[in-house]
Amino acid sequence: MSDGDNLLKLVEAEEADDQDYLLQEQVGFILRKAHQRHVSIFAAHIGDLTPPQFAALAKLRDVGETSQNQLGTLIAMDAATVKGVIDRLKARGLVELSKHEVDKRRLLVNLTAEGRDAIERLIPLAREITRETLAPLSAKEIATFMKLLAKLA
Amino acid sequence: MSDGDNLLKLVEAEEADDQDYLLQEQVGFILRKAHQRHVSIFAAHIGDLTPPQFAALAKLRDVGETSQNQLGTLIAMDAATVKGVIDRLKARGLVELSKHEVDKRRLLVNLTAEGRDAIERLIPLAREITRETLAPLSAKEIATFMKLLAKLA
DNA sequence: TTGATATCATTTGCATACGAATGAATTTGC
DNA sequence: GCAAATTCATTCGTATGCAAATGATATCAA
Repeated sequence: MSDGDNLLKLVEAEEADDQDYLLQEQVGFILRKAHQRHVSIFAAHIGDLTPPQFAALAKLRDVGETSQNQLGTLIAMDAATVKGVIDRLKARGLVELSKHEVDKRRLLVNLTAEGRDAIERLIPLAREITRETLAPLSAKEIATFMKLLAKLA
Repeated sequence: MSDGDNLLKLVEAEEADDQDYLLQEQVGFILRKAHQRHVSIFAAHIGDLTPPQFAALAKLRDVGETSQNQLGTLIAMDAATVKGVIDRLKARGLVELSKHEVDKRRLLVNLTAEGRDAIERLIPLAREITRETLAPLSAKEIATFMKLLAKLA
C-alpha cells in the first residue's frame, strides 16, 4: 500500500467514521482479553480452584460467616452464580452452610478449618498471580492503571 | 474493637503482609468487575446479540470469509467457544458456512446479506457502548488507560 | 392486623469459556 | 513417498454469568 493510500484513509477517517470501526481497539474487546490472560495466569498458579471460588474463600476470610446473598454482593456475583460456587466449595469441604437462627430465609456460609488452611496457603500464590498479571507494566504504570481501572469497575 | 487492636493490626501488617490481602484491590478482581460492567452496558444497547457474537460479525466485516478457526484466533476465542457462537449466528441467518474447496478440514464462515446489514446497523451503537464504558474517565485518562490496558492484554 | 412489598434462595434456560479427547485432513521431515 | 507431527473441527464435561420465574419468609404501611 502506498503512502497515498494511507493519506486517503486518514482523510476518510475524519469524515465517515463508520469506515474505521476496529474491534481490536475497543475497550470491551481488550478488557475481555486482559481478563482472559489473568484467568490463564491464575490457572497456571492455582490449578484446583477458579478465581470466583478463590474470591469466595478470600472474602469469607475477611468477613467471617455471612449469608450466601451478602457474600455474593461482596464478590460481585448474582444469586444464581454464587449458589453454584458455594455448592462446589461445600462439596469439597472448604465451606460449611447453616441456617440463620432468626431469619429463616438466610443461608449462612463459613469457612471450614480446611477452607481456612487452604485460603491461607493460597494467598501467597495469589500475590504472585497479581504480580505476574501486572508484570508488563512498570511500578508507576501499575499505580496509574489501577486507579483508572477502579474508576471503570 | 479497641483502638489498641487497630494499632496492633497496623503494626502486624508491616511485618506479615499475609494480614492485608485485600481481594477488592487485586487486579484480577477489578478486571472481572470492569468486564461485567461493560457487558451490562453492551446488553443495555444491544439486547439481541452478545459481545462475542458482535465480535464475530464485526471481524467478518473486516476480513471477509475466513475459516472458523482463523476467526476464533482473530477474536480471541478457542475452537470450542467459537463453534457455539457461529452455530447461533448461523441459526439466526447472520452468517453462512461452506466447505473449503482445497483444504477439506476447513469450515468457511461469511456474513450473509442480513448479517452485513446487521453489523452496519450495530456499529454506531457499539461506538456508543465504548463511549459509555469509558465515560468515567477524561479524554486524557482514556488515552492512558487504553495504552496500559493494551499492554496487559 | 393484614395486605402489599421486599428480600433470600432456588431453579431453569441460555451463552460464554476452556481443557481434554477424538477423528479427519494436511504438512513436515527424513 | 511415507511416517510423524500439525492443524481444523467437533464433542464432552465442568464452571461461570445472568435473566426470569418461583416459593418462602420478613418487613412495611394503611
